[in-house]
Amino acid sequence: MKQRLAAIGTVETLPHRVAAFLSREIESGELNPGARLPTEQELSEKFGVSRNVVREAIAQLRADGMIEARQGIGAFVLAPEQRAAIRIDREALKDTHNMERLFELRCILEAESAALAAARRNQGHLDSIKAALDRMGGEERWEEGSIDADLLFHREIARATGNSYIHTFISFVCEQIRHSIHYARMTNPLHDLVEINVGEHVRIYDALVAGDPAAAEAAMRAHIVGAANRVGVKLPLSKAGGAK
Amino acid sequence: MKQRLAAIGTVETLPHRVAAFLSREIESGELNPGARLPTEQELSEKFGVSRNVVREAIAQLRADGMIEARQGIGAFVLAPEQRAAIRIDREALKDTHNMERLFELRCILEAESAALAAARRNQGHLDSIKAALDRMGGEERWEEGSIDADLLFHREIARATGNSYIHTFISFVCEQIRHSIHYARMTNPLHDLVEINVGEHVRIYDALVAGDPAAAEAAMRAHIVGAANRVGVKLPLSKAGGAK
DNA sequence: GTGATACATATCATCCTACAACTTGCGTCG
DNA sequence: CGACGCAAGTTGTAGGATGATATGTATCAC
Repeated sequence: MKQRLAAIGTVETLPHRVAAFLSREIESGELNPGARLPTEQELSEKFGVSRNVVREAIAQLRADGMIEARQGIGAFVLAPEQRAAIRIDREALKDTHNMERLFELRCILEAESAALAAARRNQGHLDSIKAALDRMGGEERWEEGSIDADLLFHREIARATGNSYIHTFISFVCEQIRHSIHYARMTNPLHDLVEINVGEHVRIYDALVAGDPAAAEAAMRAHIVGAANRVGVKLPLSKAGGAK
Repeated sequence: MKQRLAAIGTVETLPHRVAAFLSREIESGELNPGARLPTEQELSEKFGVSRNVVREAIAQLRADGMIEARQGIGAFVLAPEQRAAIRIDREALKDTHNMERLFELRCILEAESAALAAARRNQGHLDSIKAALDRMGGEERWEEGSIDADLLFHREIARATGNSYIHTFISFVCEQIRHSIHYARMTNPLHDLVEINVGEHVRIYDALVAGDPAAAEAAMRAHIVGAANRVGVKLPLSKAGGAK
C-alpha cells in the first residue's frame, strides 16, 4: 500500500519530464518519423539540465522504440509501427472519453478470452478464480480490497486461457482502467462507491465451471458493459445490445 | 529500410544489456516483487560498468513500472500488475509456440474490431483501406512491400474503429508477428514465400463497404486463421471451426 | 529510563568533466 | 582525379562531486 501511494503521487523526476516532453512532441507530429532530434548538448541547454538527464530520457524513448540513436550521428524518430512497447499516457486516462475507449478494448479482449478459458480451464484455474470470487463478496468489505479481488478475478480468468500474452494484455488494460477510475473519482466524488456486482461475476464463474464458452462470453460481455455503466460510461458496442 | 536493417542488427548497448539482465532476473523470479535491488554502486562493480550506465538501465526498468526507485533507500521490484508498459521479449518471438499465442491474440482483437469498423467506418477510412488493398495485389510484387501493405491494411481497419487504443494494440501485435515470422524464416527457409491471399482481404473489404459487422467479423476471423495456417501455425480457436 | 534532538551513514538524483568510439566532410597529397 | 588522412561533431562510457532524502544511532535533557 505504501508502494501504491508512492506510485500514484510519483515525484516527477527530471529525466521523466524530458522524456514526456519529447514523447509528446513526437506524438503530436512536430517531430516526424525520420527526423533528427537535437543533440544531447542542445537538449541539455534547452531544458536547463545536465546531459546525463537527457541521456536517461533518451534511453527510455529508445527502449520503447520511439527513437533510435546512432553513435556519431544523432538520434532519429522511428515510425509508430516500430514501437517495441505499448505505453499509455497517464494524463490521457483522465479523459472520460479515453476511459470509454479502454472499456471497449477490454470488452473485446475479455469476452472472447472468457470463451477460451471456458474451453481450456483446469481445476487449478477454477480454484484460483473461485478464491478471488470469495474475496470479493466475502467478509472484507474494505473497498480497495474488493477492487483488488475484482481485478484478480479477471486476471485469473485470463490466465486460464493458457495464453500468456492474453494474460499480459488483459492485466494491463484492467490496470489502466483502475487508474482511470481512480482519477475520475478524485475530480468527481459522486461515484464515491464503485459497487461491485457479485451476481455478474458468479454467472461468469458458473459458465466457466460448466465449460460453456458461449455462456462465458455472453456473461463476461454483460458484466463489462454493466461495470462500465456503473462508472458512468455507456458502451456503444455493436454486439452488446443487438447481437443474439 | 536503412532503419529496418539497423533496428534488426542493433548493437547491444551497455545499458541495454544491464537492463536485460535485471529484467530477466525479475521475470524468472530470482527477484520477487518487493525485493530490493543491489545499490547502483554494487551493480556498477558487478557488471564492470560505470554507475552512469547502471542508472540508464534502471531508468528503463523504472519507466516500464518494473521497479521503483526511492531516493535515500534503494530500488524495489514492483508487482507485475503495476507495469506501465507492455513489452515483448524479442527472443521469445523465436519460439513457434509463442507465435501461435500471438496469432490467437490477434484473432481475438481483430475479428471483433472488424465488426466495429464495419459499423463506424466513413468514406475516408474506406479509401485508405482500399489503397492498401491495391498496393497488395498491385504491380509491386516485391515481397517486403506486400507485407508492408498487408500490415497497413490491418492497421487502417483498426483505425476505422475510431478507437485509438484498439489501433495501438492491433498495430503492436501485428508488428510482433511480423518479427516472429521474420525469425522463423531465417531458421527454416521453407516458408521462403509467405503468400498473401488477396481474396480473403477483398472479402473483408467488401463487408466493410457493405457496413455488415457480422460478415466483417467472420471474414476477418477466416483470414487470420488462414494466415496462421500459411506460416505453419494452426489455431485451436474455439470459434474458428465450431461456431455458428 | 525515556524521549527528543542532532549527527552520521547510506542511497538515489543531478551535475560536471573527460575521454573513447564512430561518422561525416573536407582538405591534402600522390 | 582519386585515395588517404585528418579534424570536427555526436553519441557512448567512465569517474567523481555535490545535493536531497531516509534510516539508524548516539547524545543529551528531563
